[in-house]
Amino acid sequence: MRFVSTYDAGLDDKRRVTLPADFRSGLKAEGDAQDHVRVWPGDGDWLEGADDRFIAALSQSAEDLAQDDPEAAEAATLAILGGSRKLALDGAGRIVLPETFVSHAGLSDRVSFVGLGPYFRIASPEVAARMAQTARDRTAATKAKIFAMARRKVREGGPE
Amino acid sequence: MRFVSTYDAGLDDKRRVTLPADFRSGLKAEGDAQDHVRVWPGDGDWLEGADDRFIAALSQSAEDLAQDDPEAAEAATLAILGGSRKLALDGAGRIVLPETFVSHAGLSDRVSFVGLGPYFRIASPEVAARMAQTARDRTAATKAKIFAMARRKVREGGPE
DNA sequence: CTAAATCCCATGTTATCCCAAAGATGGATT
DNA sequence: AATCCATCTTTGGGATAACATGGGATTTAG
Repeated sequence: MRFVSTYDAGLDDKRRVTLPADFRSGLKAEGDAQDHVRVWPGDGDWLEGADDRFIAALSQSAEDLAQDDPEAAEAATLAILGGSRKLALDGAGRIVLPETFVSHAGLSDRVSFVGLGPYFRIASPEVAARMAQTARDRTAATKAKIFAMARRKVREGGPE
Repeated sequence: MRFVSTYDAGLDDKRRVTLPADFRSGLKAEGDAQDHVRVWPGDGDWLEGADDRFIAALSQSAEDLAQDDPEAAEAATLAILGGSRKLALDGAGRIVLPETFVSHAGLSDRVSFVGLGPYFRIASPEVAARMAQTARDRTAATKAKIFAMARRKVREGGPE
């Protein structure tokens, strides 16, 4: 699992942010190019990011979907691939966020990185906290069920 | 079963706690990576922890449950992965708790590990005692039933 | 020529690793 | 049954490395 947990980092007046070390080693772990990440604007006031591999998987999934719904697939492809940018990591593991991204996500001097497995989100700490709360609320009802299922899975010799 | 019973341990000013030896061998027993654990904040003033396998089972269960609802699946992933952290064990079997975790659980110089089978809880001794009491109160009736079932299972040659 | 982006190095802080000693545990011996 | 011994566990501290962050210097584009 590549990107896990939430980390905070500073955003300086050059719009530089350090990618959490844990995320950087997540890139390296896949044998992929580790000198850059792909970042694109999310559906709300946040950004999303991933490595090349996930982008490739995304565009492939879009093609799969295109057989059923060509127009929607094209729009999605445009939004993801067209809107994404390749951001290089400097020697200290930082990326520079384009100004349009900063304003899209409403970022100021601090940002949160939220790991979601194969990709991650970048948001202001406030938005990140709000997302986490919303997610918790939404999952609360099914949480006991999820735990019960996981127990069973593990007992039966689950994943891996 | 991996994590059973309750253990106390000290939390030093570097925020290090020794994982109970019993829990460590629980990790090892599953052939899983035993050099780290996953820890996340609980719904109350405690933390929860498990190995990679259980986390994977959790996020997989969440996705299974929300197959027809991608947004719910994403929310569940965020709730599970977004808050959890991979904590490495040092040579002496200790982990370092992030400051946010310590304050979430209201920990000071001593903590209790409470085994719950495939995962466990970390809380202050006071909170742990309170949890135990609450659990006893709530399950007094159910407990007798569980004991009866367990007696039957053992008689018929149950687990181990 | 100006402004912005990129690269490079310096620093304080934090985390990680390593070693050593104190304590607990279980078994064997007397 | 009591004592001793060996081993494992926990705890503490210090050295080392890694990380996040800031500020300049150089290059590139408009």
